[in-house]
Amino acid sequence: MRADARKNYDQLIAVARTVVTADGAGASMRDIARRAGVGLGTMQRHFPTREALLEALLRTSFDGLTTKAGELETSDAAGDALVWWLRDFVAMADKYQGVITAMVAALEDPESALHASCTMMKAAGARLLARAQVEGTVRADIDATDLYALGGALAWVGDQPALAPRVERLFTLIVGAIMTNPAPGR
Amino acid sequence: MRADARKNYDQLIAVARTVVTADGAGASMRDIARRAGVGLGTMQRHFPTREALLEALLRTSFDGLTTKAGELETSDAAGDALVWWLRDFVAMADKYQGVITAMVAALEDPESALHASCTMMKAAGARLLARAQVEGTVRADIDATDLYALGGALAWVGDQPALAPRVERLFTLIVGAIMTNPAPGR
DNA sequence: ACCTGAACACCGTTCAAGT
DNA sequence: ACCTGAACACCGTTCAAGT
Repeated sequence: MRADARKNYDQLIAVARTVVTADGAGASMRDIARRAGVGLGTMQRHFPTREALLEALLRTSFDGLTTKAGELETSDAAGDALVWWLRDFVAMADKYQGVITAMVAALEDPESALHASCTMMKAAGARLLARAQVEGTVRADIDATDLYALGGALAWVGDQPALAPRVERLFTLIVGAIMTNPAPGR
Repeated sequence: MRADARKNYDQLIAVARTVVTADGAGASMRDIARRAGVGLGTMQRHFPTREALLEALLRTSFDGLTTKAGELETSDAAGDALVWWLRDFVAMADKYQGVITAMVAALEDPESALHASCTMMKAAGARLLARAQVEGTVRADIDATDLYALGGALAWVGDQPALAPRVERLFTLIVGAIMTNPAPGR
């Protein structure tokens, strides 16, 4: 990438992080370009779709969660590993309001810039889930899609200002529902 | 209301029901006016906000749920009553994609045209919840906001095409988590 | 190679003009 | 009373013109 292109890219990401934090995943692309002091076409070329921008904003988090899943897979307590990872997943999705809905839609759309990352997240969750089910700490009648749906539902709760304070409580409640032998007060 | 105004109103509602069913709560107001063969100003006066239109579309369902809550309050099995009502609440919110998010936001915004209905829904849920807790079939450490959040989370799942088939399963799972003595296979 | 910004087809809201 | 539609300030996308 040419030096000026690199500068524009970095500036767009920095501004987008601020604007998307404030306005959510539906933030105005035009506004981001304007605030970044960049032409509309430049924005469009660096990030052809809204999903491409969100992917860039979340890439570090995606990579972190993938790495973490790999580490947790070698840990002993499979049930705890799943719970820890799921909590991080929800926290990641709650970084930007409305991003969880885009992530779920991307699962079904191979053309989406978020598709690869979201499929990886689902696969990582599936591996941790399977291990916990073999261990016997998590119910056998749950699959990776159910897990994604539950994580997504909790992230949605976190997106609503009126409900966000309840996320941690409801996380505990729902985790308790998928464990066969929930530790009291987990 | 004058006869021509009434005709326009009814036509707008009929068209809106079709368009919002297809496009969700974010459907184009302009498009609805156009398809209804009505001027933009007419649309605006009958439904000054998007919430006003959604409220009109859902009024029958709101009234039905309020009535149902009243009836269920006099039934014997308080736990079952709560579960049945919550299932209907989720089904209602899933009639139009995205409406649950508008409903939750309206709880916090007294100016919203949805505020009164949503507050009534919450109050109805709160009464059924309290009865079930007195009966002892539902955990005591849950309040009406938690119930609304759980119902909303399930409605959000129902809004996502990729996850909608799981709503019934996850409803059962989550209901199990709030019951102190869940009947097997409820 | 990369950038800019005008042009286009949308959107919701407001309001002057009509019947 | 009620309706219409032009005007306005937005939006995302496309693309011709510049450096």
